[in-house]
Amino acid sequence: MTLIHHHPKPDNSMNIENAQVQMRKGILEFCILHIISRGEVYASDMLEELTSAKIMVVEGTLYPLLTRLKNSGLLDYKWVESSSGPPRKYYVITDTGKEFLDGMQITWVELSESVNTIIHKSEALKKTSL
Amino acid sequence: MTLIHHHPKPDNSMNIENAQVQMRKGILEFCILHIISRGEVYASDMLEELTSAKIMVVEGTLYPLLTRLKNSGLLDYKWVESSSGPPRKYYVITDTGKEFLDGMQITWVELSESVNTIIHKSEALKKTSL
DNA sequence: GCCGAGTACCTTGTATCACAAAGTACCTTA
DNA sequence: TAAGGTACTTTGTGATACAAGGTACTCGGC
Repeated sequence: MTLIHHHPKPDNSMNIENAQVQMRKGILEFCILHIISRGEVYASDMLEELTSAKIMVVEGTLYPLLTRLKNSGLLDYKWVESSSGPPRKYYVITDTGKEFLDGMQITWVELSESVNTIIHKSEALKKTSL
Repeated sequence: MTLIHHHPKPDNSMNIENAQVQMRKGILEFCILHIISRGEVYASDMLEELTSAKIMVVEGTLYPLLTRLKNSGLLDYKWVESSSGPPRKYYVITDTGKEFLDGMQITWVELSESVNTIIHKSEALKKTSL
């Protein structure tokens, strides 16, 4: 038998909050595109809808994401004056964005089916072992 | 009306492959814990199961992930000699790992429900506008 | 006019992570 | 002892969520 040496732990601690953050990654992009695909909205509208769907997002996440999507040609926007504050950026989805969204939708459906395959296999085994 | 200046684009291009990678993030961790929760397995077993569930993973992703989970106390492993090659690390889930997995399962279910809420609202609107 | 409160958008720095690619180590067979 | 296969590891890169702090516009009270 080979002798194996254990390294001292470099302390990469792991918590459920971080796991949640990681799970959300990439999915936010998908949700944002979906919301904008329905019609013109500005950032606060999106935050409200995401919050009501229990997907937590903060400004520091949303604004850079919108900028990335715009710079990639998936979104466009126009400035609209507001009667109660500074002007707002109203976003719309582009044709490229629609195609991209369709691709992400397929990815999402396949991914959730794959995960459910894994989960259900575990549940089947639990039942077998009873 | 305020004058707004557009910055030159810093070219953060975006493609569907990368979007898929981002969507998978964090979910891999969940799937790995699920697979290991069923009983002792080593890395190649996991790769096989993930591949058959159409979740693509490569060694460079899996091994560091296993190390993180081990260092966080969610997994443990033992070396087992193989009759056809070098010894293998067989992983098992710890009690802490089981608790963590339960939390991730809740997170997954809530997340997929949230995403489906967003998607279905879009679909409902599409029908309305017909 | 000016100031505070509210709204909206932006930026910087940090930690985390998937992946590619290259490397190390072990075992069997010939 | 050399070749080929298996298994695990490491390094470097690019992407990204988030916290925290910042800029800019509007309105109402004084």
